[in-house]
Amino acid sequence: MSSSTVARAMLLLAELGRGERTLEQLAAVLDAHKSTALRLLRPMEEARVVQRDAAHRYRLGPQLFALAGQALEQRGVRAVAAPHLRELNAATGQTVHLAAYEGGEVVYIDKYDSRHPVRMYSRVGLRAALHSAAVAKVLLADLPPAERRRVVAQIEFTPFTARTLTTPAALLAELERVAAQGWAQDHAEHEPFINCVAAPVRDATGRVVAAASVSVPDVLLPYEGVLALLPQLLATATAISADCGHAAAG
Amino acid sequence: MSSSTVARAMLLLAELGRGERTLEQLAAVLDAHKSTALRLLRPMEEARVVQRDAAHRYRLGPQLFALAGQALEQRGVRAVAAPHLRELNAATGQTVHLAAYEGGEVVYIDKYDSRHPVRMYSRVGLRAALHSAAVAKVLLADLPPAERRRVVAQIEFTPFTARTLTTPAALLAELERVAAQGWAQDHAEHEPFINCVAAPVRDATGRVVAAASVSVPDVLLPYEGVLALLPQLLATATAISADCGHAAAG
DNA sequence: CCTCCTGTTGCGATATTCGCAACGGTCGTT
DNA sequence: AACGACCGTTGCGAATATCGCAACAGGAGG
Repeated sequence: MSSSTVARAMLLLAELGRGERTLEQLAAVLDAHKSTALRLLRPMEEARVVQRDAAHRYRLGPQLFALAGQALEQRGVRAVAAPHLRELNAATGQTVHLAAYEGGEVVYIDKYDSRHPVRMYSRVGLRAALHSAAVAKVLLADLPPAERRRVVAQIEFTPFTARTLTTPAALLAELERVAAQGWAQDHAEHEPFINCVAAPVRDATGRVVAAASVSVPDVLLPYEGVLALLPQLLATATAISADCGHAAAG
Repeated sequence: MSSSTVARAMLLLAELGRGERTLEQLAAVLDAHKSTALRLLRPMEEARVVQRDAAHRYRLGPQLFALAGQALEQRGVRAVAAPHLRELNAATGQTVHLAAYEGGEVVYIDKYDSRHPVRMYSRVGLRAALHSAAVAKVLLADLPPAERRRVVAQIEFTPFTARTLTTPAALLAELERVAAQGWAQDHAEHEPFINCVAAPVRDATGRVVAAASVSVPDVLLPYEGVLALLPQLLATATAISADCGHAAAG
């Protein structure tokens, strides 16, 4: 019993995320008449969530920037972490991510690109793979056991590479290890030639509220070199935690 | 004859932009029953455009990050300009903006914050004031005369400061000046103690596709000092234009 | 243990939406 | 310059999804 009209509108937004579209193309996506698509788009255009150029082609509008900005500001950790992550990015020159666990998924909420011209397929707002991403391991490792098992049970263990963990048991064991050692790695488990390390950010209650990570392609720095970045990463995560009110471990 | 359902959904998004809300609060915004708000929110939650925490409080969701990211990528200029703006930001240490004219309004499509801890009220996705922002002057100055007059005629000349231009005639004269000299300034016309300079970015056809600006609070650097940044700004804008395929002026 | 509060569901009345078909504007072609 | 094709836009009944209501469920707090 939910509004199918709004659902269709969301479909249109997703489609426009793939590029500019004409009214007819959008109508085709809905499998509906052009006039239907037009009537759905009009309020979104008025809200500046979508926009149309002179040639009547639709695209995503500037209100999305504003909403996304507000959404990010509502994620308190992000603002606190920003200067530290920027510094880590500057010091290592590598790609730095910040991710959070929200409603059963792990979402990237900030990203600082590598200085080197390497493409990494990640984007703020995308979900991380729960069984391979280092940030996901860090965040899952802190969940209460019951929820952890529940989440792990629902994962599809897509084998991205030869090293990807492919069973719930293997992942649960890995999470134990991560919880014990206080950091996680992704040793070419998601993409063949990319290694990551991640560390937890804790708030005043001690709960892990986010995970920071460094991701490095093999060609830039081999696996052992990435592990050598751990001290810097842990220092960064500790500093962020401190700014979040987390008392240093005692 | 447009969908009022979608319009209501947009209202909810705007409200959530102001902070987390409970279902009842959102229903109050619509002046509708709780169940109505619930049915509107459900598809948006499924699309991850909104999200709810354990306490059933709604907030903006991560899909907005993804959509905004895609929307920005669709703005070609932004990617091209990014490295140059980053460099200008590093060189001057001041706040750098990139704005574009889209459908009758001037929208910030990128921002690089000042190194100094000064708050500037601007955000990617927000509209610039057409009669005071330096970027707006640059962009309006390049419009065909007819559209320029039409847009100027619709401006509400809110007098933000004592120096704000308050008549269409004054703005049109200013735009002539801007077009002639190839750059624009905002000499405390929007906020009392902030000065800006802006320069046009042109594509291969010579049209102005964006405007880059530097904004500086008086306490950091007085007016004359901001004007002294002009050569760097113009060089940056020229470099971006070149990357956009604009042949250097001959 | 009970109560209160917030969110959730089922169900008719009704207002909104949908598809259709005709209109109008723009662009490219002959 | 006139024509034709194409795309977006509008008005109108039929149909359908939406709305408000009221009762239910499930925690949180006393």
